[in-house]
Amino acid sequence: MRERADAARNRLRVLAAAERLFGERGVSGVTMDDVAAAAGVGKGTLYRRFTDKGGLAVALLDERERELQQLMLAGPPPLGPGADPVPRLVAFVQAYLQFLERHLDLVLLSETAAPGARLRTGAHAFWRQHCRYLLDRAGAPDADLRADVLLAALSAEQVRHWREDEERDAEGLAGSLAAVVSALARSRPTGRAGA
Amino acid sequence: MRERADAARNRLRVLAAAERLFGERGVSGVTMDDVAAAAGVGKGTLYRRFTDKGGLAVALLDERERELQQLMLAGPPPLGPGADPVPRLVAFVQAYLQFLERHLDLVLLSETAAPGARLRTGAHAFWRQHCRYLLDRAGAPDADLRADVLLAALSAEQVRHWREDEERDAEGLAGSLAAVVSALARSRPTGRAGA
DNA sequence: CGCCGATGTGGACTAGAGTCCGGTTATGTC
DNA sequence: GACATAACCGGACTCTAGTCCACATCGGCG
Repeated sequence: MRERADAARNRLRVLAAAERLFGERGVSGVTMDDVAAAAGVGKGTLYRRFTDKGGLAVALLDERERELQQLMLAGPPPLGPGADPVPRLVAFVQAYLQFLERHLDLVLLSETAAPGARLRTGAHAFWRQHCRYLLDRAGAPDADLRADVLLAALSAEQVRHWREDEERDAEGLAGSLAAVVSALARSRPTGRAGA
Repeated sequence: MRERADAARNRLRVLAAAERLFGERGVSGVTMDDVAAAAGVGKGTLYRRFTDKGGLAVALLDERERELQQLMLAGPPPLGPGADPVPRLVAFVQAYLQFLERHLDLVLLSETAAPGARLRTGAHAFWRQHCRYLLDRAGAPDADLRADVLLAALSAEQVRHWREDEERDAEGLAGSLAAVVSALARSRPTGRAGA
């Protein structure tokens, strides 16, 4: 027995209530009590399933993330297999930016609810693994560290800053980050950099 | 009248108490009430001076940051003026990593207390300005965005992850990030990236 | 079909961040 | 040196995240 029938029912009710409330009032205008009340369950039930508010966000994002992950693993190039590493990375960056565009509030919540949360989600491990692999295949040194650098630039908070505080347009941002990807993927300097 | 004498006295008492308590029990083991009580002031006084817990961290960090900033502006090369842009950037990265090494808890607090806090401190604006200037002088395209990318990689949370979760040694990290700096500073690809 | 242990449930409770406001004290003026 | 006023002070208060545990419910088993 993995999950009791009533537990499954409540889990779905919580998810549905959370999605509705977040949509209605925005992520920050909803308390955990609100979610519990709207779902018709107690707070204990809520916290039993979802570690904290961030965990709720992670659960809501889960399905959407899977779609993107599936495209990365088995979809058409350049996002999916078949393309060269750098174009695939660029495609990933663009796809991930679009993903953020649609779910920024939720991702922000999932990444900032607890300190260090961003680096601990399963989804993050997936993106990192993918970037590592492609950077390595592109011949970049320190592929794993550079994957982290790339993903740090794609953190919800950073992207929110670029898009909202600095009002950069989505395409310019994607283009600039594509150039960053190319720079990070290059295997070694061809000469002296700088002046 | 800029600051009443009693207010100044209390500000110093709060700072001294906070520094002592943070040192004794660690940043997360100290509540704002603790600080207020130890300083012999009420909570209202505390919050009047320092917006929130993060603001307290910012104030404590302030003096140390100024030292580093001074070295960057007027100290000996390669950190100070005189060296070429890329070596100066590399020196900044190393110096900033050492700064984090000593004050990680406080910086972490200052960056995570409020969402978006990291990008809003005065110190951050300074680092960003410096990196922008040097990247631009190195001929990098999108110098301002790339400065943000570099600083995102140097966020307290990311560096903490590398040093503590992944147990990377400080020198290896500095070396790898120096290579990243060089890659970001390069003006343009020398050929096709990838295959 | 009724018992029993495992699992789930709800809501009172704790804790800590941040707000508010009536009272207090410093500082400039005469 | 007394007054007016603006700044400051303190601690009670609110709000929300997250914990805890006595009780209810499920579902396998005899």
